Amino acid sequence: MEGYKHTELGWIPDDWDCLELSHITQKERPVSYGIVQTGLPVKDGIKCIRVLDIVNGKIDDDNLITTSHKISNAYKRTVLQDGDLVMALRGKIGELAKATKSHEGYNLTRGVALVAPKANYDSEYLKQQMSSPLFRDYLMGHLNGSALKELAINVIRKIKVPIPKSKSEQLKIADVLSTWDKSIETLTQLIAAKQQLKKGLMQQLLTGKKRLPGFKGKWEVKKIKQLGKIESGGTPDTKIVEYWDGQIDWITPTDITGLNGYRFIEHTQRKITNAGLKNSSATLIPANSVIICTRATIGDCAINLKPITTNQGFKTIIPKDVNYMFLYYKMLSIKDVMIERANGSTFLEISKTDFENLEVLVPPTESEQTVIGSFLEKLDEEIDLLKKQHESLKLQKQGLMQQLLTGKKRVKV
DNA sequence: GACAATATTAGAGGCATCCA
DNA sequence: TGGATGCCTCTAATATTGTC
Repeated sequence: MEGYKHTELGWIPDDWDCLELSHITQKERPVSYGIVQTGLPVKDGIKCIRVLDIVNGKIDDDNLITTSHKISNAYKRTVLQDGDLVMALRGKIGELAKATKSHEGYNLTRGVALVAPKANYDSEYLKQQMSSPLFRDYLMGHLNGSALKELAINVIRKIKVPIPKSKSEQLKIADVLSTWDKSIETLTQLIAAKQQLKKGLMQQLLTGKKRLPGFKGKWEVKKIKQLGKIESGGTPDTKIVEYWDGQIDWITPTDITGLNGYRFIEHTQRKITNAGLKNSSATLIPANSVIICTRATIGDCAINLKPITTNQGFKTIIPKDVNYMFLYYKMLSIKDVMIERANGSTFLEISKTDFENLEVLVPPTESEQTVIGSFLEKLDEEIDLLKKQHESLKLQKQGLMQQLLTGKKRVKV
């Protein structure tokens, strides 16, 4: 390949280097982890950064703790300066953030490492390089520890990084990738704003405070049991293998939390057989019912797209003269009420009696319910679309990283 | 329907050992 | 001998069904 040379990281441009991280970082401030022992906060002490303070590529300044400082060489060399990178060695392993001027003088705790680039290496380029899937895969393949998975500092120091000799090329690559980051961040904020808007509209539309055009008449107070047939679920005997791994989907709270707010459920992790269904309290629920978690993660809901069963942590409403989409949003909106009514010492659970006697306000006509349900569903569809775009942008950025950070695709400087 | 625990994960603390 | 660091321990938070 003309213009390229072969290194242990593969082919890189002739005017790039393949360097150990220890050669990219300052000699007097080598890659090291913090030794600050947090203990009780010290008034007017030194602020220090823990793993949990590294959030979404930034240092979260809100909950930083303060501690007294030790005067030692180890302490001194992890005192933060503008442009330094900090990386989690435990927990969110590999999570990175760039320190700004406001973090100067802060220190690090035991689970966080300092990466301080030399003047001729750009820290934003290095941050992008260290966030790349290749880099992360390498880290995950080199974890130490048994009780607690952790990165050894020497592993990080010895990682080889492809880097342009020209700082302006580093800056340009970092600039291109940061632009993508900004687009992703903008979309994240847009999704959050849309979700907030939906929350506000739900409060208004589902209580009758705001009416959609063309609807009148007083909303009625109804008990949940008046809105449909309430079914409970059950677990077939787990010791009898014939009851399991059949064709019938069987919902547990994990399946619902795994939907991440998506409305519909079609497949579940665990399945039961006809014999399992017959010999347990599980019941087969018809499609388009509203399934509500009444235990542990109380109030989480979903609509089943096909006949399905649940364990006993759910109550299902098979709607009668009520629009199922309206009912779904209505149930979501009373999550807090359900939690309030729940009992239990180890974890909360709302009983069937309490659940079916909960009172809710409903519009007088099914057509108004349908319009409200469709309106909110449309909002959710818009959010779904934004989430898809968000995922797609992230994938595109990963592809670009692969090209730009290996020199396969060059930028014009 | 009422009631009870456990597994997993994340992260802070700190001991033991190595080495300059 | 004291600083550096690897790694173990402990705690807190979180997530989950199963049994009587």
